[in-house]
Amino acid sequence: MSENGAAGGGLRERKKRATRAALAEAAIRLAAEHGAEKVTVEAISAAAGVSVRTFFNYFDTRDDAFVVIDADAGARIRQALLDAPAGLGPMEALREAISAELAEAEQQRELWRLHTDVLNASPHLLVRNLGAHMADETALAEAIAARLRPGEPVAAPGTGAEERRRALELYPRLLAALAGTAVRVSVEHWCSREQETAFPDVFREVFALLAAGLPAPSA
Amino acid sequence: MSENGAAGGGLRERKKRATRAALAEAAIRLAAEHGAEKVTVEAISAAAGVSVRTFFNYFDTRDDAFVVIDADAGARIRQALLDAPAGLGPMEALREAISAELAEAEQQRELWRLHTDVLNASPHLLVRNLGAHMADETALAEAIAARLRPGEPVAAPGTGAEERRRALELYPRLLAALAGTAVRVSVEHWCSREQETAFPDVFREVFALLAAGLPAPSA
DNA sequence: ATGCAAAGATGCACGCTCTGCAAAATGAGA
DNA sequence: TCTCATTTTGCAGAGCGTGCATCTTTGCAT
Repeated sequence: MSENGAAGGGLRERKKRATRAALAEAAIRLAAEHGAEKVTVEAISAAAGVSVRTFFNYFDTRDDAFVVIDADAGARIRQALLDAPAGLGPMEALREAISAELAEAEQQRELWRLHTDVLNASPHLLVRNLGAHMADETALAEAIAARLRPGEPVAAPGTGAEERRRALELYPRLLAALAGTAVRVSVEHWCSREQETAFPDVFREVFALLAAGLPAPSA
Repeated sequence: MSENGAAGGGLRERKKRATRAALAEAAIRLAAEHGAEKVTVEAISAAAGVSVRTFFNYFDTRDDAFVVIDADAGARIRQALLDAPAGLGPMEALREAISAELAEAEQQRELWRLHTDVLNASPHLLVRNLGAHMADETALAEAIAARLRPGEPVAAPGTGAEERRRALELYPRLLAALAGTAVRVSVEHWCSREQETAFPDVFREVFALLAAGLPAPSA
């Protein structure tokens, strides 16, 4: 399985990702134009240039195509986090990983805006989107924990063993939640205005503001 | 529309309620036996002795048949609350209204147990059930507010006008929430055990315990 | 380059959900 | 009883989702 997500890989993987992206984009554009309920699987498939049957090879449900723009983004971030230089603290590594990912999204600004419109138009889809984010957050917390485990002590030396253990359990979830919040707020802010600021920069600012309230684990 | 729910009415209304109840009961029994996902609308309709088309006259969606046993219960409680003798305080009136309703449910004990099994087996349906309860609670809060408005001051005389206004706004929601919680806890308790205690009595006890923590509005 | 094996895409058939429409059945009331 | 309104029902049809067989593409070793 190799926890896919990176840009590389064989032609096969690249084509698969392209097809998935084409389907998701077609679904969102059509939904933004006609309303999600009015968009048939046939229309989406046609717009993406594949057969209806193929659509269901990528999505279990019609609605799934509306829920997330890029289902692999979370996996890519986790991978980047694990691949980051060992010298970087978990917070910095995470910030960079997400920044890089959002830089990709930068080029699809319009699509992101349409997506939020689609979600806001149907609470039904908004709920599913929220669920997807929560799942991503959980997976991210595990990745953070994995990165943290080998070296770098989490609590300052001299702390009680019990406190230290609890911090070790809690910190990944907390950091993942912080990151999730930062992304959400950034997306909202970035989508709502007709602004020139680059997406990753918006994120870095929000992240820094949030992180200022969260003490670093080792200090 | 007349806010239906009462037992009376013409033959027509009675038949409609019977059909609806038959469909809901059939749906739940079949779901408890074979799993909700495996139960077709055709099977439910056949078990209830009506056509498939008629099923969709009563429920917008197949899943709707699994969500609540009696969709009119909330309306009946609200009606009973409004019809209660004027001397009764809102809390007593509400307790009596719900007790009476649960006495009806007493005779369907087995069905209620099956229903909780069905809901617990599919989180999907559990969520919809929760939503239905929340909607009922909101409607109930409005009924409470309506009963409260004409006479009976809510806050003790001598209280500031501002505090009084806020209490008037808050109290109905609080009481409705309390009632909802009492019902939920009672159902859980009543369903989980093989006990002899009458359902309304369980409820009255739970209600009393919860209410002990909620000061009466006028005292 | 060539051929083989794995993986993906496609077409087809099928069952199920849900809707609109028109006809038949049934309760309400004069 | 006779009429009117409501309800039930069957039918046709669009759409969703799945299983299966087939065909094409990709990856890889020779």
